[in-house]
Amino acid sequence: MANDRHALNNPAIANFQVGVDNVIFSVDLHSQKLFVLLSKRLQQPFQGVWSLPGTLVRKGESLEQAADRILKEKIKVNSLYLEQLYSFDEFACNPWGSASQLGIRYLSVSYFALVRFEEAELIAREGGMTAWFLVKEIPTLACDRDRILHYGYRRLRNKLEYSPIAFDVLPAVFTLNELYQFYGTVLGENFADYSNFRSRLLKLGFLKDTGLKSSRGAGRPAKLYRFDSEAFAPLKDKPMVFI
Amino acid sequence: MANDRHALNNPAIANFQVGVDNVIFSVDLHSQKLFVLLSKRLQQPFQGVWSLPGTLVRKGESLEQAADRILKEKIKVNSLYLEQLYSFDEFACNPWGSASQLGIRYLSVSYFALVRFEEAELIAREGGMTAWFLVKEIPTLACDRDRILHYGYRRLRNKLEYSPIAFDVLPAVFTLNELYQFYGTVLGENFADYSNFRSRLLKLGFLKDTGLKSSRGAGRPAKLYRFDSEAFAPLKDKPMVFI
DNA sequence: ACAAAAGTGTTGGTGTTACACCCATGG
DNA sequence: CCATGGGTGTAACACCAACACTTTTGT
Repeated sequence: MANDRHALNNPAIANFQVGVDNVIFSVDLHSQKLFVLLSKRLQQPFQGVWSLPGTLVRKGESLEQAADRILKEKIKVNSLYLEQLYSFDEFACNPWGSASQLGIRYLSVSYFALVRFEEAELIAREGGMTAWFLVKEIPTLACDRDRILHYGYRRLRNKLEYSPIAFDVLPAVFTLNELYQFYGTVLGENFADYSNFRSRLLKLGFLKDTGLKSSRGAGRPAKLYRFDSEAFAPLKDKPMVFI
Repeated sequence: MANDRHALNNPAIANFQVGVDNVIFSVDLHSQKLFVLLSKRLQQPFQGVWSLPGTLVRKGESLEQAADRILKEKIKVNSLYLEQLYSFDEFACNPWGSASQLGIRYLSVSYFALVRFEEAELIAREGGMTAWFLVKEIPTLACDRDRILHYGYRRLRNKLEYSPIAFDVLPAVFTLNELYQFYGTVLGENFADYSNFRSRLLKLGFLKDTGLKSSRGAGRPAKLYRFDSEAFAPLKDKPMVFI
């Protein structure tokens, strides 16, 4: 084999196992809290320590498939947004066993997800060792995963400001107040005036009045809107701010 | 070994070689052209076809170190900006020999670089098979690398609009016209009026007049400015537009 | 003096902010 | 009829695009 120098037995070229780590966010509109999904490690190293849901990539499986698999192992959810975050080479810390003792390095490709909270059902398997944590109250994570989490949090806030990922996890119809709550929960309470938020969003033209109303006790019932992806399409890639 | 199931001989876990591919941009202020660095492949597959400068990651070497190594193999440059772009899992195409025949997958982590054109000196090694190409006139690249290049080009334009990477590759002192040319070359000629560009940049307050002047033949000599990173620091992370 | 290049000013329009106000409903 | 939440309007201000204009140099 002419190219053996590039193959496994070449001492110069590193061999890797590639892991996927998910930073999964969710917004609870009811309590107006932002959560991130953590799971407790079942094996050494860092057994019993909270960490990001992750896995090693299997044969025949793409990175995104691996991210999706680990997500579906932890929660049952249909509405979600998923994108790649960053790749970290982890010299110090391979969370998946003894491979490093065999000279195999570990690379963590992180993914960022946003899921619908009301619909997300935690899967109880593995002794319920998966739970939502308030983003403001994260414990110290195994294997320096805090760094990845913060990177994901920053991405979430940025994404929210210039792309329509909120509509991937909001219900099909929603009130402008719910949308406002959503943004406020992620970006902080004083990110914008409600009235200005309304006019800006409506002027963009991709929120359609469904004619339906939603009443919650006293007060004037709110119009229900839906996200019109066709009306949004031409705005794609355009710089746009929802702030 | 208790964790053998996670080790190399586990049939379920994929083994990878990780490659780094660089999208290296440079702006020639003189000709007002945007270039990208390509190198001709010296080995099979795709021998003789233009591609992005890349390498396999070696043992003991971080991803960024690998990106930096391959960059320094091709050009000699001091002033540059480098950041990770994206990770692509390449099922179909491993450009580094026969590893895939051994069941080893290939993952490409791409990096994005911007270098100072005037200073960048192509290294003639390997029969001069490295050259600057006009971004507008890219040949078809080996192994679907065009996708990576376009992704990098998009990133370049975005970065330029909201972060000060231009100052990493401009000379220490420069005229506002040179800065304007730089932006115009990357973003397209009609990205903004010169006069408005001036006032916006100067109002931001991180360009300091050095008191020096630069004259190029006829015409009023231009003030030379420098980028004041201390004055910029408080603006970091703040949304900011240079457009 | 004139052309060339740098730098300044003006003006109309648009977007943003911080409010005050009006509308629809339940109790 | 009033408390509650939804929805609209507006005055002050900041910002921006487009363009005309002035200043400083070389020849």
